Amino acid sequence: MLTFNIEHKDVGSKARAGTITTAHGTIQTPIFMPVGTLGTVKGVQQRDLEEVIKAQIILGNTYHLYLRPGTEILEKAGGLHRFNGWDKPILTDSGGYQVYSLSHRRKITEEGVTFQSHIDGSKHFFTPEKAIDIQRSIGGDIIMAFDECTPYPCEYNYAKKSMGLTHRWLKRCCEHFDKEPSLYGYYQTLFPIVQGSTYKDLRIASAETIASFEREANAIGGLSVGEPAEEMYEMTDIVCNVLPKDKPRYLMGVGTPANILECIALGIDMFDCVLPTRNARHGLLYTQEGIINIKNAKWKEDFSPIDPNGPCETSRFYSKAYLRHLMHCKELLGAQIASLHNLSFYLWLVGEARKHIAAGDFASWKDAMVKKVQTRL
RNA sequence: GGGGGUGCGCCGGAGUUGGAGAGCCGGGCCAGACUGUAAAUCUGGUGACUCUGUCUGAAUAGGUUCGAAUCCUAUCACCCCCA
Repeated sequence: MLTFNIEHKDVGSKARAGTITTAHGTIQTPIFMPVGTLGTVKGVQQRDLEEVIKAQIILGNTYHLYLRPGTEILEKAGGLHRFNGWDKPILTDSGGYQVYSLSHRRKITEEGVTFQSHIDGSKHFFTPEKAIDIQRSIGGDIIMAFDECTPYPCEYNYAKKSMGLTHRWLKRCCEHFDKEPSLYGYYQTLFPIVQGSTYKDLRIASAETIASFEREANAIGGLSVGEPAEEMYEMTDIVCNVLPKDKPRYLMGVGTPANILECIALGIDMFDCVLPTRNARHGLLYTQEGIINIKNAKWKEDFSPIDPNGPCETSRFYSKAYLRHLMHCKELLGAQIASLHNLSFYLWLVGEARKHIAAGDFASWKDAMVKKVQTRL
């Protein structure tokens, strides 16, 4: 089983710090989980994830891993942990996000979703049951229910209808999951997902329904899809007030450093986002001093370290001018250094948040930090 | 030394066979975007100015013409061939 142990509660906010124990080890919360869609956190090898970035859990994606390498290879390998050499916890998304991001090449029915592959155009039918089967094959410690992540903006009637579908799919996911055993002899757990777009009544109704399934943790989806940050915080707050306090809460796809800090204050324990890695590849770096676009001309002759006081040895070693040069030449090492840097920053940030929750001064630290991480250098 | 050819914007290419060019495609450069990854991607800008517009502009200087990037002359630069 999954255990969640809350060790500290903040004084001035709803933040909490604790541990989640899975089949592949214990995670300290609040935590940021690097995204590794295809079984790789882009540009970072597993050893660096562990030793430099100090990641505790990474993501994989059902849709992408099903298309390539496919479940047959994954099962022959003995699951994703064995396949990619990451022996710590893994969480897999169900393909629900692709219902949103690939909306122009999929068709939704009550039974499931037909995707037209972005690779070769072939058609693939995903049902809640199939999403569970694939995630059994991948073997993530935490697997997600198959849902529809709605777009923003989203009409009320569509949001309500979609939420109902996500709830019915959740029932099917749970029934199938509880019936079908793990393939590799270790425990997996299924997280349900709250939907309801940006409508308060729908979010409350969805959170109540999701909580009634009494799974070991709960996730919040359908946010950070283009809505204003204030709206995201409002929905997160409303949902956190309904979801049980003694179970982990996972806010899917969030977010910027500021988003993460604000949502920790609302009671979120787990986050994932592609921003630190994607932005790294595109030259946007999060540092102790603020945000920098390393490709900008102003860093051309700046030979000071990327992040002189940062947590990452690599970003203290290489200079801004050198990284800028690498990015301009599209050298692979540039993307690697930048990814290592941004992920180190994210993991450092949630680590600091944990410390300040334990110290009871999270709220005031958070307010100062939010200003800092939004500064543009 | 003789003959032939080619010259435009940061670079390369296309194109202009006397009739509307601050104009096309790449690249570079300068910015911006990116939130459960169709993303080492995408978008915009890249002569000047007093900037909803105006001016200058086809190697340089002249000339012919109603009109010249296009034709003529000279000069300069580069390329090719002959000696």
